[in-house]
Amino acid sequence: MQANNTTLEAPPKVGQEIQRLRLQHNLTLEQLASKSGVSKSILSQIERDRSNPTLATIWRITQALESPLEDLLSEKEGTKCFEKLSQNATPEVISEDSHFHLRILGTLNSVSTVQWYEFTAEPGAELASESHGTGSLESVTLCTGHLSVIVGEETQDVCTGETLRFRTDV
Amino acid sequence: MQANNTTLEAPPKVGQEIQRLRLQHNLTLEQLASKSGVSKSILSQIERDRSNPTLATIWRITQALESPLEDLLSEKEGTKCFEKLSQNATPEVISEDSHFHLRILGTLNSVSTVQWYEFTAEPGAELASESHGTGSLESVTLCTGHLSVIVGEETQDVCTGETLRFRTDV
DNA sequence: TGGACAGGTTTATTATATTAAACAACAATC
DNA sequence: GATTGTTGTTTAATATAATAAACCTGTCCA
Repeated sequence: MQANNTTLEAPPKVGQEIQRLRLQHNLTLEQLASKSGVSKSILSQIERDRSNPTLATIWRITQALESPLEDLLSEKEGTKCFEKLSQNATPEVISEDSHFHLRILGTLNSVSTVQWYEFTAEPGAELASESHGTGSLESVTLCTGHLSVIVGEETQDVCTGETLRFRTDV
Repeated sequence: MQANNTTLEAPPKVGQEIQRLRLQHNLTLEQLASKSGVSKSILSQIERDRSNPTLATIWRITQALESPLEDLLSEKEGTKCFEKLSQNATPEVISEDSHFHLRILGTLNSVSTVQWYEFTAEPGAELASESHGTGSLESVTLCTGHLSVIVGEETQDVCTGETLRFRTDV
């Protein structure tokens, strides 16, 4: 029997994406197999879309690749080829006590819900910020130094090179 | 064989969520079956976690329920407040000539489709990369130095502090 | 040359996801 | 109370996803 719904379904092709992620992690098929618990033969077939992976299989793969499953099914859009922002065009925000510098590096036009910044702070300084908006998520990658983030009641410490994500709607 | 990785995997249990969505739409198993093209028998088993759906099956179900697949998996990551990646957990990719270091800093779970990296290169080095995937967009923010990016036929120079975006599907 | 190895593919087998049809539970109507 | 219709479950058959092992490449090195 065939589906009678209106939308002609396009089965998702995740093979290329999985292979891309695996190569980015510098993993061989065997390594990913042993790390994820999925046999390398089926990994090979999935990467070339010759197999229709099970949810559990996809789950184990994405777990091993530390990649959220949603990435595999996202549609993407883009038009322009280049878009450059010069340095003096990037606005710089400085707190009144000049303990913090925040350079707005840019926003993604196509994925308008993403922004990123370069943030520098003097040692020992503190910054309090209220909620950004419902459902927003903040992600901090620390290049050097040490940082403490307090969200609601919880506290997290971040060291050099670590990445912390937290919700900012609380 | 069993996975030897650190994270003890928790297979996703989407059955209850699917049933909730189906009832929310006032659909019977047969109706959802004909709308999604998935047999009602397997729907029944999936809803009670007696079967391990295939990616194509999950896809058709979510399409019929007009629910993005992310919603099915949102409960596991969406409720957490913090999520930290330690430095040694961030994979580092080094080119064979060791002129380039690429640290995968992370991907955004809820927003997805976004990844960011720390990238360092030796002076004068060259790197050729093929297309990442259709419609993908790359954005480079240069901290120090000078960089030339060649996409297809076009070339762009970037200086310290500038940000360049370009499509990588060409 | 010739292995010996690493990384990926293919093959034979087993496990299981999927299907259609039969079944059970339960209502409503006569 | 039997009858029909509706809804969810189960069963038998089939398709296919997953596994382990064999099979191809190449590359490296003695």
